[in-house]
Amino acid sequence: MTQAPSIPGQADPLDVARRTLARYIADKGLKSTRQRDLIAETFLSQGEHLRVEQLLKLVRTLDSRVSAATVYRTMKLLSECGLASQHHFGDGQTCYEPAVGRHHHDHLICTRCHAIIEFESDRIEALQGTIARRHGFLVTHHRLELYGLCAACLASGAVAEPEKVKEKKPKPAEVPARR
Amino acid sequence: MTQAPSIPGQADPLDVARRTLARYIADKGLKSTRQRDLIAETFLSQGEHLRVEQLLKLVRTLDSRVSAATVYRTMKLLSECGLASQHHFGDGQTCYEPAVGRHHHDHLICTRCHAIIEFESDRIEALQGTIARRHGFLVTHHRLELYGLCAACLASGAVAEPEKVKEKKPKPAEVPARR
DNA sequence: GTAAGTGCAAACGTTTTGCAATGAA
DNA sequence: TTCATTGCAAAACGTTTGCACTTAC
Repeated sequence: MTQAPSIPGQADPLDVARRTLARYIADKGLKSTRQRDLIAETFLSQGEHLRVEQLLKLVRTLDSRVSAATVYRTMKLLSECGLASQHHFGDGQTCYEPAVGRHHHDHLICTRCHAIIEFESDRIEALQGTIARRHGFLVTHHRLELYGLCAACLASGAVAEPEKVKEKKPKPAEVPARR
Repeated sequence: MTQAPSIPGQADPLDVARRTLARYIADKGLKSTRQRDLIAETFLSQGEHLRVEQLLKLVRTLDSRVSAATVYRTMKLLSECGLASQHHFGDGQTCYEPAVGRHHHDHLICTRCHAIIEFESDRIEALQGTIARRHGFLVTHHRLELYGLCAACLASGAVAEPEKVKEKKPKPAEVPARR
């Protein structure tokens, strides 16, 4: 699947993340707990876009007693300390992705199989900067999402009919992108 | 507020919209009702990004018995016939904007006062096409949103602290209030 | 008269919250 | 011992739906 493009010449992102979290917890007078660690570890090592529901399922394979509330609370925490970034891809569910040791990137989202493909474009970012400047606007973050049909779905002759999103999708193999 | 950039050399967008709706209703064997007309008229003449809740409030100043369900149903209808486009700006609420006689455009969104500024960029659109092509992806629609602080909020010395979005904010310039 | 549309309330799916019990420091 | 954290269940949120009633055609 989509591999996190780690920034070269830096320490292992997972390790950086662990340390960042530990420091954040210490600084804020919070506590390190079994559930917190379990959720953070599961999320970070997954290295992918994950819906809360999926994350909860994963975590529960390791500890079936973890509650949804704790996952929500922990993901909020990870967002606050910059280890996770939150997305809403229009299916009404919150989706998180690890944010450490990663370049900023945007997304291509297949409305049929829900595949998420990442891309980066310095040129688009530059144009965004120009536009913001023109409006006297200070951009803190942005979101660029291209919706449509991925190569796999196009190949399998899919009509542009989007599915109702509920995660029972037979995901077609991802197509390697030309760069 | 943001003025709809109507396409020059065409009929009054509001009129076009009315006719489009009438035709759609006739074609589909639907019915023209008092509520439908009221909601459509209110929405279209408002000419702006409107949350369902705001729209409902507006409509209810004219007829207090209109239900939220009807507003939702009607906005779905307007979306289907291309008169409204739906947005989710990350505050968990659906927001519609009139789509007739308008160029495609993207948004700058102030995280402090929730002002929405529209912009167009052919160059960004072109780059998006290039990227999609590179991934063998067929784009049906896209979304580009730049979040941050608008000129007014910057001028009033706002810190980059985004509010919790719930709209009890003391807005510097213009204020679309909710609740 | 017949279907489509309405309002209402109840149901929905996701997320948040209050609270008593638990556990890390 | 203290106070953050947990699990649970209930609430909250925006939205959708079932249904009996109403209305446009």
